[in-house]
Amino acid sequence: MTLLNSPWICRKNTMSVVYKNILDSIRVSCESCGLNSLCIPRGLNENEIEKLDISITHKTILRQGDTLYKQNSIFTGLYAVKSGALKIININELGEESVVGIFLPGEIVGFDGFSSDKHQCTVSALETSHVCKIQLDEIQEAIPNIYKQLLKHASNFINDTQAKNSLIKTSAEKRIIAFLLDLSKRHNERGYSAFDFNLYLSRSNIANLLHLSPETVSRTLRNLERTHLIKLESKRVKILNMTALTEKNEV
Amino acid sequence: MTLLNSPWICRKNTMSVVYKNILDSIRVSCESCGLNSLCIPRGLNENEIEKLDISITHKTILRQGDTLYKQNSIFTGLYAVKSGALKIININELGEESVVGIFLPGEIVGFDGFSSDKHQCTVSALETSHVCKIQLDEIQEAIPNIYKQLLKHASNFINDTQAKNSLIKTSAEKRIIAFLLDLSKRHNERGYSAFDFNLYLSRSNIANLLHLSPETVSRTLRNLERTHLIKLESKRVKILNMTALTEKNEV
DNA sequence: CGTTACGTTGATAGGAATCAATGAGGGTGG
DNA sequence: CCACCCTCATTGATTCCTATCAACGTAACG
Repeated sequence: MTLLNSPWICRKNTMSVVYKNILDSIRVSCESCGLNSLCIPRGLNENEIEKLDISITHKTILRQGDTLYKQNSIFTGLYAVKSGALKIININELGEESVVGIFLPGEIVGFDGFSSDKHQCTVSALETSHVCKIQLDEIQEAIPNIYKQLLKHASNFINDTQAKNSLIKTSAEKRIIAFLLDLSKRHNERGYSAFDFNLYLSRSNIANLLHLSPETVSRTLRNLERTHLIKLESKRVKILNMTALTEKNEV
Repeated sequence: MTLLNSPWICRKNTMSVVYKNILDSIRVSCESCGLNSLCIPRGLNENEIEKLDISITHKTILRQGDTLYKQNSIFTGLYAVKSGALKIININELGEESVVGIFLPGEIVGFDGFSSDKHQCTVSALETSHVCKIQLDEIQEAIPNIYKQLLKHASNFINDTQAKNSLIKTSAEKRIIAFLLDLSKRHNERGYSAFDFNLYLSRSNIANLLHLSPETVSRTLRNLERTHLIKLESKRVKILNMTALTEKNEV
């Protein structure tokens, strides 16, 4: 309730700049990486982590709008997101764009190209992002365990996708609340605020992701703001009443 | 694949010893398995396949309604479907059942338990089904490559799921046509007829899977029958005009 | 032969898409 | 620095599709 009256100073677009500076200043080995528990190394021993470090190409920086890989391009390896945010889209035969999801730090990008050696989706940066390329060929020799780790990530991804799937049958409001809570949770897991974060996507993109119209997304977000559950300022959202939001999501 | 249409009499509940004996007589090694190209061995060499064979527990028969594993049960390994059909469902906090999908021969079941060591879904047989259990602990030593293979399966599964996801935004008719064409394609890939197959699921289950109401499913299927695109006979469907069906799906 | 679960069909209501118009923000060039 | 354009967001009015409600038919089964 105190949140309601607290002054909300919005510093736009500062996040990515901060990241960039931080990233430049610290050496980003896997061993010292802050995302250690979320990224691949989870489950590997010290020796393996050291080997992994060698097989990863660091310092790949993407600016907003930059493409990590394009649909139908040849699969060359997976990527671990170190900072920023990326979106994954799929373009069908009719040229229609479909937003599949968002990737945040600690998540693995590229599974869409693994089975057929050709990427099924396009991934691009929603803000300045830092990704680590995983050279699978090199790693496989050094760490046989790596595929088990990756399979865990894939498995986890499958579970998440299916959980989100079952949300689609609910109302527009529930889908939007679920989207907000999902972002909130994922931010929180990565050490950022669960109550104040970036939506990254435009209203149209959110609509696309949730299978709604942009107008409905706009109206629903506004309604949530009117009932003091959230506060909006462009793409930035502040959660004012997490309890009520969670309840609405569950009932 | 006679197993699919075998006239075995179904007796509910537990697996009978009789069936185990029958299976002993038709013991199928991975090497000689007709699903060879669809199942795990794809990409493994002869020596590896032999080793794989040892690490797989055969003889698991499920009859209609039997459960392969339950939600929240401990993950013990993956399963490869040898014959039959299974459905995977998820039950949420409110006890609502959500149909996640269908598994057909050659597909791998169990990824939902891999990341957290606890199954996130319940899998049960839609008809008499034969599954091979994959003992991961044993295999890992013999075949380091196995996780790469499994990751390919998982990756493939992710692609399929996302493709299906993007269908959800379309009309009821398109969703149902997509469902029919998906089953048709998968049947065809497994050597069965692309034009005459079993829906396996009840109208309610189809509705649930496609996020529709049972009434809408019924009506839409009837409309497709009225326009002579398909022919229905209980759960069995015949595709009369594949071209028109495919066109309707694409436009 | 009744019971039960499932499937079909019709009537109605409601929620989201669509259509339409305006408003806000961001970049560009004069 | 401001006018202009362009994209995105918002808001309202209307339409349309699907869910829901309701009733009846049908098949399986004890």
